[in-house]
Amino acid sequence: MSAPLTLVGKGRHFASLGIREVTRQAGVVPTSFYRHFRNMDDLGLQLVDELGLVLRRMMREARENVLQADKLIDESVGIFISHAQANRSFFLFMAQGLAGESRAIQEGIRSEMRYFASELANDLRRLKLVDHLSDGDLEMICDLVVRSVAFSLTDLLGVSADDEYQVEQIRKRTTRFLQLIFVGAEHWDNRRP
Amino acid sequence: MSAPLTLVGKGRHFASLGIREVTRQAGVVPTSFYRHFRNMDDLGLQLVDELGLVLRRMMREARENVLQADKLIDESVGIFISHAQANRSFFLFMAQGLAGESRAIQEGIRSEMRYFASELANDLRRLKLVDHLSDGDLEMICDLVVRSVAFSLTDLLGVSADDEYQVEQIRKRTTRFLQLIFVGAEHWDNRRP
DNA sequence: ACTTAATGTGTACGATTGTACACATGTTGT
DNA sequence: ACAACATGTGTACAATCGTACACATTAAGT
Repeated sequence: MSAPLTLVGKGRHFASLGIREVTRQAGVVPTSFYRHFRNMDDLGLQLVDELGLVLRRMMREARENVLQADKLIDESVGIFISHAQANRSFFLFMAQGLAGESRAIQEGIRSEMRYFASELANDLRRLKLVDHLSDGDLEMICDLVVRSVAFSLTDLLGVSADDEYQVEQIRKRTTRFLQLIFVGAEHWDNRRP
Repeated sequence: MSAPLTLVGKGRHFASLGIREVTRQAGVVPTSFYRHFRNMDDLGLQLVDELGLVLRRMMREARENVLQADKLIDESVGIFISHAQANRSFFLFMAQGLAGESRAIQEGIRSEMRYFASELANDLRRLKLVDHLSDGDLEMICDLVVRSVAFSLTDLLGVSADDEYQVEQIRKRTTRFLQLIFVGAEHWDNRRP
């Protein structure tokens, strides 16, 4: 399963990978592929499942490290960036899959993102940071947060991991996005019809 | 050039298309491909250029139709959705290209988005809606707006164009995203260090 | 220890791929 | 009308593709 990720990490698009290519990278004969996966879509779906684990690990680390609320955004963005770099190929796969050609993979990734957003909503509730928001509004806001971060992901994956200047720019920009969203959230409810 | 778009519209990913496939769709013999494009990447780049035209048409229509500032968001989202549906394949190509395998295409699409964001910033300035914001902050905010809309695009392209209920949900959600961002923008500058 | 299941190998085949080359057809400018 | 050019065609070939099948090896359960 790491073979397709390696190839994706080298710049290939998952949709353009073939069975032979993957098995070659895995150092295995093509027909062995069918011992584990029915086809490339099936492989992709299993990768989505593993992606879920990666995201959960990231969430856990964020929860452990974010102690004071005032550093919440900075810390979270930092953790996100370091995980994105440590699992570069996984996140590349995720970014590709969002507009990929398999509807099932697309839906799988989208579902992981929804889960992530709902967990974020729980955490914010728990930290008593959003008492003035309805559940629906909070969910909407967390969705926007997750989307913004996911989009920053594509920025991040576009630059070399050791180009510290660019990474820092992306970190700052993402942080400002989230600050802006939370400023909006603070002043939100008086705006509802 | 419409052949690859047709294929993308049928659910294929641009990165997985081959020369023969494209020429077959175009009703032309494979070797004719080389009369127009050096390779698939070249084709993709030319599509990005045409995508620019589509986006500019959309901007123009938005500028003509948005008369009162209070309807700005609703109108713009509406225009965006109708254009996205009228040029479904083009926008699918755009969504795919953002995480595609050609760095050049990626950068091309990103550049179109930056241009779009900067035009939006100009318009907001012209409408005197953002006098309290610095240029840098305004640019950041417009960037976030464009990204959010672009992400909604992937939602929109995932549902059938005549599933009116789903489309309406996406329209409402996108509108709320933008409202939230603008609420944040209104209360922004006191937050700067 | 012996059976059973899981996984990898080797060979094979027809379909499809990218691309080279020579040739045909249509279009444009003079 | 005729040359120059743009575009499409036909043929060809080696490389690669997905996948079927029979067989070998390793791991697990009894």
